[in-house]
Amino acid sequence: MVQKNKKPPVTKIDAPVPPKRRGRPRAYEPDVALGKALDLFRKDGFAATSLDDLSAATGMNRPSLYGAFGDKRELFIKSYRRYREDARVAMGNVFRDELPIRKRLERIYAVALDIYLSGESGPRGCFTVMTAASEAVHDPDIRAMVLEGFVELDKAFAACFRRAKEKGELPESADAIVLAQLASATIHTIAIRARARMPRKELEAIVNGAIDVMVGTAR
Amino acid sequence: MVQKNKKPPVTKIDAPVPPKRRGRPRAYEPDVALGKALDLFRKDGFAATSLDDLSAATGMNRPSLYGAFGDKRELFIKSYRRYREDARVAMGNVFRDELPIRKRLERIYAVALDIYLSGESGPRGCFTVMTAASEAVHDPDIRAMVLEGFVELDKAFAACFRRAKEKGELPESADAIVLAQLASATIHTIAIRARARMPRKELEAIVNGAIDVMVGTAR
DNA sequence: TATTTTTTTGTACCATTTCGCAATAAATTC
DNA sequence: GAATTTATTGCGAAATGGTACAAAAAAATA
Repeated sequence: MVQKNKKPPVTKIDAPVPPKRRGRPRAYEPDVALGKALDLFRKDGFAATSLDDLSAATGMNRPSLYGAFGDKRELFIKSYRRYREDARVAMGNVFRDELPIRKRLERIYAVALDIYLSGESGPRGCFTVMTAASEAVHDPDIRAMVLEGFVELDKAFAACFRRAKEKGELPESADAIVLAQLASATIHTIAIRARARMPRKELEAIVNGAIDVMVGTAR
Repeated sequence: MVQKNKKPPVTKIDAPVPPKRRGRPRAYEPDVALGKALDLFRKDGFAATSLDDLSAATGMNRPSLYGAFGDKRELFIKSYRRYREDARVAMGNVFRDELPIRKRLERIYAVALDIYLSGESGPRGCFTVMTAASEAVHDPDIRAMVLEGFVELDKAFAACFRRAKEKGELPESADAIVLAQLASATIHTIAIRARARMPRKELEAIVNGAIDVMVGTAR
């Protein structure tokens, strides 16, 4: 529904080039299976998601799951990595587009809201904020990923604001770092509030208010 | 350490007045038991906290737990309510104190950081943001409490900013609602980042930057 | 003082779920 | 057919949420 962009790839760019694996062929596609696992973890969190749930959702039985992705924790980490990659792809373009700063921020938050509000049974918020951060206290590896996620977002926003200053859209006195942290904070607050089913309209109002403060009311 | 205010109540105002309960006396104090349960839920979340863990932490065996607080979900809700009450007490005074707006915000965030960074085995963040919001998708009652929590915080901040405008500390053009949402967003971002063990110094830097943007750089 | 009532505790249990794995069967290439 | 890779079944030990039931401790009553 969304990927109608780009010219229709007549020939798939990176055709899987089936390398003639030996042995019984897999009955699942690891990528889609991981996607299903991610959906579950996003919805229920780590502890409340059982291997049986994951097995049912992916269509793989437990031993296959285990063989393909390792134990539950590894599967969780791989799901989280996948989430981050997806998010990077979704937001990357918007972050790079050379739009006026206000427009750019609006687009970024719109994409974020799309991610946070998606979900069959209610909005799921942000994996980093909701689920991964919970595990972060106990698991150093996850904690490192989460921290890195925060830094990555801060940096991306900071680059936006620096660019805006260069283009004269922001006064020289503006502090790109501080603005970036505010922009991240706004991402975080809408992620959490989305999870509590705050309506999109209200979330957008918060976003608009924040943008006003960050780049000025002038449109 | 904090409640040295009010004259020392020579006679305890509401002395428990042991009302001669019949039957075998309780071997626990419900209040402290609930506190222990809250600690566990804050640390591990709902699903990862077992009744055995709760039983061990509170010193009550499972049937007693059940009799005193109901099933696990009820205990969770009561723990969350308790958390909110505690937080209200801790922050309420600071919110009400008639300090200059900057000082007031600094104090508020300092108290918040104290709450978020506490915990024997690592900082636990904010119950509302971390744990309760996770359950909010599935549980309408918890969701209502969480949403109410957001609103309550927004309102408290908004009152601060309105007061500051009245006192001429902020320009008439300042939008108290928008500023309040930014202030809440800052609370949320430090709550999450604390959970990922971001050092207090960095969190304070974020807070200071946010305050600068909200009330101006002038000290 | 002895007995009854009331309330809580402690032990034990149950049905279910959970994670992980071993053993075996199936499908494919060499 | 042999080798290799995956799928399926099903086991098992532990943990989970919840509860039944008797023993214990106190007040109320006789």
